[in-house]
Amino acid sequence: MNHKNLPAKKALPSRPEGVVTLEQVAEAAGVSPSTVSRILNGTAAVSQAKKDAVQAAIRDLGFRPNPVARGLAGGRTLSVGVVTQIISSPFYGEALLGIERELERAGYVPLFVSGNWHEDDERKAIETLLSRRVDGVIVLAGRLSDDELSRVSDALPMVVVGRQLSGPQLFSFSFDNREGARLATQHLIEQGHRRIAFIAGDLMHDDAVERQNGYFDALAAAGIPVDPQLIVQSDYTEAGGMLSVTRLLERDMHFTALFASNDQMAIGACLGLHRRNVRVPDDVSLVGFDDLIMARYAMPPLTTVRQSVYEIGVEAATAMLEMLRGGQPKAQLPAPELVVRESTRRLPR
Amino acid sequence: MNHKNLPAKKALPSRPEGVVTLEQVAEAAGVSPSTVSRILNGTAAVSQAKKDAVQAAIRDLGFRPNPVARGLAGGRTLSVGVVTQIISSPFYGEALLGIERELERAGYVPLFVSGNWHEDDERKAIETLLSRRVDGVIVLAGRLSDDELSRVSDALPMVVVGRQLSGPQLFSFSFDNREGARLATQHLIEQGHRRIAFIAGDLMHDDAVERQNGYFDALAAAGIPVDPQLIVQSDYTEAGGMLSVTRLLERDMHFTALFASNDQMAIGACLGLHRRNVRVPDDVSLVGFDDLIMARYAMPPLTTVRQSVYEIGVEAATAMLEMLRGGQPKAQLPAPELVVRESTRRLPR
DNA sequence: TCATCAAATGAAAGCGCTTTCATCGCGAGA
DNA sequence: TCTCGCGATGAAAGCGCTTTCATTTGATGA
Repeated sequence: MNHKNLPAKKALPSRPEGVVTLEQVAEAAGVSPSTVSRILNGTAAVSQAKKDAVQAAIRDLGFRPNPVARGLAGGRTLSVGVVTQIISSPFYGEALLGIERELERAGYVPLFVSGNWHEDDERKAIETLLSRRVDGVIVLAGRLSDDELSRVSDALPMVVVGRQLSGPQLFSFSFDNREGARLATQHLIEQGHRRIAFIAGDLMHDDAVERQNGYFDALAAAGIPVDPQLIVQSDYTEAGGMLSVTRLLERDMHFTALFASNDQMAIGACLGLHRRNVRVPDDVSLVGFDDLIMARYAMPPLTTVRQSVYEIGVEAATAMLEMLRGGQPKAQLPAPELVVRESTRRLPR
Repeated sequence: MNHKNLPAKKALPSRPEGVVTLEQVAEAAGVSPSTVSRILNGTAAVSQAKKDAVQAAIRDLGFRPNPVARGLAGGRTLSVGVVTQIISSPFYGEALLGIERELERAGYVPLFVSGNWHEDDERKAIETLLSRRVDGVIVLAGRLSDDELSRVSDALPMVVVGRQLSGPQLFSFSFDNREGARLATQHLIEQGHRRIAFIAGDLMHDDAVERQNGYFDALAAAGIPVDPQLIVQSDYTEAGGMLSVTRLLERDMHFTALFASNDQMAIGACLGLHRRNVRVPDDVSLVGFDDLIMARYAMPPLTTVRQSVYEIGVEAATAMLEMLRGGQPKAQLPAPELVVRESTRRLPR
């Protein structure tokens, strides 16, 4: 059956031979397709005898339901969309791993799309997911307005990490960024530091704002006035952290400690300091945030705030599965915890 | 358009209202669904007049074809499966980003699944992809036997990165790991080092073997005998690198340089050395491999072999798209290149 | 013993799209 | 002028599954 005017490539058969269909199972088990479907989905009572027969047939034939057909017929694709900023970042990577592992246990598959820190891309990403008919969407932070996200959740169950939102099909939870940042800053204060510089993240994002607030909280509690000259805003990347140090140093402001609001910026800052012959922790104590793997292997190993990003991924997936099941999700995130390593030290007097 | 009396949670309609179908487009344009489909896919000649009418209707109605239905009917899902070891690794992360970006340009979506460095998981991952009816599979290294991969490629176009395989629907390409490793080792030799330790990766994988071969090549070229006591095998992780250093040091073998066959192990090794009060590069010169972002921000910044992992991802995706298009893929990877930073120095005599 | 009803089951109608297959014109060659 | 052949088009049959809807079958109570 070759069409002479088709290019040399033959179309793949939609169902590669050897793949078993539900209908074949039904026939083998001597029941109707409907019954097989019911057993598969547990959507109705079926006599034990048929149940056994069908199970046996499924096993014998090695039947695996076709998710595509299921998606078309049932409106469920057993897939959930995940919107990240960049899939390659060590931070998101861990979260995605958690999501993937958890979803897999329930037979769901994640569809990862990157927003590239760009509102339009993010919107397009969600569009893609919708058109792919995912059963739900998990959004990791992101730039879209709360309103816009709410609107999407009219059509789909949705879990948003890192914001406070709610709605009938919308669940969100956040790590306690503020407390974490407070802890980090407090630690520096306890080590005798008073002039503590701060590298903020992109204040478009809630979590960045919260981390900054935590920094303010700790200063306030210790009666240390905020000095805007000690604060610089950046973008959560290593390069940004490095640049921030330069800017800080150029201001000619004296500081003995530096709190970078994520590990990647802290690492970048560390290199920046090194370039200027400022030693960590001898000249400047440095604290990060997130406790990524890289923090443990940084030189010197980085004092940071532990938030299990992997865990966050797992929680997000769990919540999504619960919503999909029609239940009421809840998330229990571990409290922030300071991990003291070797990038900070007591200020000698 | 608010339904005040909807129950709190109603099952999602398989086609959320407001979503336009091809049939509606056909009606609006006054043609048959077949014609619309033909225009969409360019599978047959259609008069310009109808073409215009349909295009207009598509635009007006905001029609977006449903990939699920397409998948069922046409056997194409516009998705390609990607098998990695762990999605969270900084190495794979970059590759995935490249793949994602490139596929997106062609309207394809990647489905990432992790093999967890485990043959069974990897097999299951591929199974999942097959059952999801992806149009093709990209395998990044992996543990499955060549044979097994070949067999999968009977059913699907396949791109394998990091092996030498071929077949009618199978394309593979590799970075020149051997040359890269040779370059790295040669650099150390040129700096006057003779006792060069080596941390190998898991020799189950071709690329790890090739890197080891490159190490041998350079030694041989310089007439330096291989000392098995200077070689330790590990697993490409930071923790593994750190452990390797311990093992090396316990052997009480003297060495002035260390070549870790990937950056992550190099970083781990660096910390391990630091713990034993061995300074890099003063006491030991250290070279990594891959040039991940982390290498640039390591302390000291790591001399390493540049291979653009992102680029590899792009190439893999490009090759896949080409196969999907029925063409003959080819991959042009940049040659390995040594990036000298600050973790190596000339051996003082 | 007979009507009643719930449980179990099958038939059949889609889901939204692709792809034969058949039809319809229409210009070209006889 | 008539037939042949081809390009353009629509009708209709799936793709593999889910889900009404209707039917059958026992069991139950009067």
